[in-house]
Amino acid sequence: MLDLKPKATVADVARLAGVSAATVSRALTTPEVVSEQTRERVLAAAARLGFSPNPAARALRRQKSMIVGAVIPTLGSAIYARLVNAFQDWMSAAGYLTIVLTSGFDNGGVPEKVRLLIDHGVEGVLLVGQIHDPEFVWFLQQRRVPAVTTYSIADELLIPSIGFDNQDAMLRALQHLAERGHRDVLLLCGPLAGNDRQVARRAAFIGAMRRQGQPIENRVVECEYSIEAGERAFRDNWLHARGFTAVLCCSDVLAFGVIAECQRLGVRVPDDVSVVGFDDLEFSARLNPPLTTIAVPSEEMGRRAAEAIVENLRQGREILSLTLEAPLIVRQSTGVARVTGKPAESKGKAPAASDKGSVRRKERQV
Amino acid sequence: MLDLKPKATVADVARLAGVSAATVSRALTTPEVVSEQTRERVLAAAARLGFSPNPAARALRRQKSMIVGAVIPTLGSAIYARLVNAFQDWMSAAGYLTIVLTSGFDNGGVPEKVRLLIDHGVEGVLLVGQIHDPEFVWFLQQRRVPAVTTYSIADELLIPSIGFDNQDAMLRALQHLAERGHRDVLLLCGPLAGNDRQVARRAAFIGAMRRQGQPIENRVVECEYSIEAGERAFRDNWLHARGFTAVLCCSDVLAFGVIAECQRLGVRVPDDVSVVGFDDLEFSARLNPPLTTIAVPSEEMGRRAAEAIVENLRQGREILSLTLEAPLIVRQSTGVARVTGKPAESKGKAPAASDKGSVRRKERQV
DNA sequence: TTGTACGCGTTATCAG
DNA sequence: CTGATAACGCGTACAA
Repeated sequence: MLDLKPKATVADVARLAGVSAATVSRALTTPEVVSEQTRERVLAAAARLGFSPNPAARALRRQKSMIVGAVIPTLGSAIYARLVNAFQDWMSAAGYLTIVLTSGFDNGGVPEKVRLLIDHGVEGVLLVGQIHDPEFVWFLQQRRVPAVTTYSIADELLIPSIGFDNQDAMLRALQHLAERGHRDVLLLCGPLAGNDRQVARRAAFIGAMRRQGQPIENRVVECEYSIEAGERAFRDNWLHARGFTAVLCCSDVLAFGVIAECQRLGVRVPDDVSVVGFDDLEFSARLNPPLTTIAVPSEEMGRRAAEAIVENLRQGREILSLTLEAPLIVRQSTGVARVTGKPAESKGKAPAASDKGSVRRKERQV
Repeated sequence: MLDLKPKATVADVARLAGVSAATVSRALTTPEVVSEQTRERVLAAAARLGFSPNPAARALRRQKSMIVGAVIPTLGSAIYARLVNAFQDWMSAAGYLTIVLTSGFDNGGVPEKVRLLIDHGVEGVLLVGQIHDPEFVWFLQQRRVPAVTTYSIADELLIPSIGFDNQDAMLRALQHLAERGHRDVLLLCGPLAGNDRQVARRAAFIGAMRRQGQPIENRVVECEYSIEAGERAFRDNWLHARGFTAVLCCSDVLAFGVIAECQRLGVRVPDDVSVVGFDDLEFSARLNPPLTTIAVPSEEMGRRAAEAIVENLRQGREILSLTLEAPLIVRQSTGVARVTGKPAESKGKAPAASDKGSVRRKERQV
C-alpha cells in the first residue's frame, strides 16, 4: 500500500502524455497556448499521477512564493486574532497564504521575527504597531518586501500604517468623561515596554490631565491583558487610593475585570464609578452594565492591509498610510460623576431588569 | 538610495571571500567542517552583503520547507485562536513556521484547504475535527504529510487525533444536571453541518434523553457561535416552549448569551434555570453567576499536536492518538431544579455581593 | 504548436 | 579542508 513513488514531476507527466516537459508546464499554466488535444492528454496524465507542481521549484523559478506573513503580539487576544483572521481571509482570496508568528507585546522582538519570515520567503508582511528602527526599515526596503503596520498611525518616513489615532481616541474618551464631571480618572493600561499603542494612549492621558492641572500620581497603572489583572488593579486602587470617579481601561478585557470586581465589592457602575474600555469586543455590549468603549476597527485594518499589500505585489502600487475611525461607543457604564469621596444617591436598582430588547438600543457613537 | 542589487547569492559571497560557492554553503550550515580562517572570511563576507540563503532554492535542494499548516474553522473564536497560538508557539520553537488557513465550521471544505497547503509545500498539518474521506486520508499518506486532528477522538483508521471525548464530556455535564434534579434540558448547539464535534455532542445528548424516556422535540436548537445567537435562542425557547429547567450550551459564548438574556428577562440563574457551557473561556469564571462548563484543553491540544508532528518529521516517529481530559468545572450557574413551571423560592438576592475574594473559590472539577 | 536548452540558488557528492 | 560538478523541478527564451 505504501508506494514510495517520490511524487510525480513534470517529467513523469510528460513521459506518460508523450510530450515534452515544457509542454506539460504550458498545458498547466497557460492552457490557451497548447493545442486542444495535447492539453487534454497532458491534463489526463497529470490527474492520473496526482501531479502538482513542486512549490519550491516554482518559487525558485518565478521568484514568488505566494506566501505572506503576519507578526502579531499574540493570538490569545481576540483583537489580534480578528485582525489576522480578516487579513488571512482576504489574502487567501487573493491567492496568498499567510504565515502567522507571535512576538509578545514588546515590539523590540519584531524585526527578528520579520527577518525569519523573509528568510522563509514571504513576499509581504503585516505588523502591529510601528517599528522605530531605521535599519530595519531600510532592510525591508532593500529586500523589497512590502509591509504595513496596523493599530497606530505613521510617523514620517517609517513603515506605512493602516491604523487609527490612539491619542485622539483616548482624548475623546476623556472628554466624554469630562463632560460628565469626571476630573479624577484612573488609567489602566496594558504592557508599555516596546508597545507604541499603549505608550501613545498613556501620553494622551497624561497630557490631558496635565492640561487640566490634575495630578497624575497613582493614577496610571500598568497591567497585563487579563480579566484578573483588571480585577486586581481596580481592587488595589479602589481600596488604597480612592478619590477617582472613573476608570479608563486600555482594553475591554481590563474593563471586564474592573466591572466584575465592582460587583464583588458592591461598587455600583456607573453610580459610584464610571468605566470606559478600549476595543469593543463582542462581549462588551453585554456586560452589566454594557460597556462604553472605543471601537477599534481590527477587521477593517486587516482587510485593508491585505488589499494594500496585494496591490503592491501585483501592480507595484505604493502603499499609502491610512487613518481609520475608532469611534467611542457610549453605553451604560459611564454616567455623571459622584462628588468625590461620597457615594452618589442610588438611582434605584435594576437597570438590567428594565433593559429588555435589543442590546444596541442605548448606544451612541462619538 | 534604492539599489536594485538583486539580493546576494552564495556565488556573490564566494567571490567576495575568495572561496568557492560550496565552501560558503558549508561555512554557513556546517561551520565545524571549515577551517577557522576561511569560516571567518566567509561569515564576514556574508554579513557584509546581508546574505541569507534563498529559501526556495534550499527547499528545492533539501526537500524541506520548514513550514507547517493549520486549518481551523475560524480565528474569530477564542477557542481556536488559542489552539493555533499554542501550536504555532511550539512549532516556532522547533524551527517551523505555521501557515494558518480558515475553513468555516463545515469540515467538507477542509480537504481542499489542506491540498492548497500541501501544494505550497507544508510538511505537516494541524486539523480541527475528523475528516471522513478515505481518499483524503490516502492522499495525506502517499504524500507523506503527517497530520493531526484535534477536538475529537480518532475513529479507526483515520487521521490520528489528539483531542477529547465530546460524547463523554456531554454525558458528564448531563449527569451533573441530573444529580440536581434536571430532567428536562434544552440543548443549544453550534453549527452541525460537517461538524463532527457538535454532532457528537448532540448525539450524546439525544442518547441520554432517550434513555431517560425524556422527549426531545423542541429541545435541540442549532445556533451560530455568537452571544446574540445564544440570547435569541434562549428568549425564543423560554417564552414559547417553557418546561425545561436547564440549558446546556455547546459553547461558552452561547452560555454568555443565555445568561445575559436571563438577566434581561428577569430569569434567575440558577434558581429559575441552570446553565452549563462548553469551553471554559477566560470570561466564563467571571460571568454572573460564574459559569459551570466543560474545560476544553485547547492549548494542550495545540502543544501536543505540534510535538507529535515535529517528532514525526524529525525522527519518523509514528503519531499516536491521544485522549485528553476535558473536566467539568462546577461553578454557580447550576443548581437544584425548580419544579417545572413553578419558579423556585428566591433564596435571597446578591450572590454577587457575598462573593468576595478569589473567583476560583467555589469551583469543583468533575 | 511543440521541443531543446538553460538557469533559478543551493547543497550533496566526490575527488583532490 | 576545499573545489568542481551535478541535480533538486520548473518555466521560458529560442529555435524548429
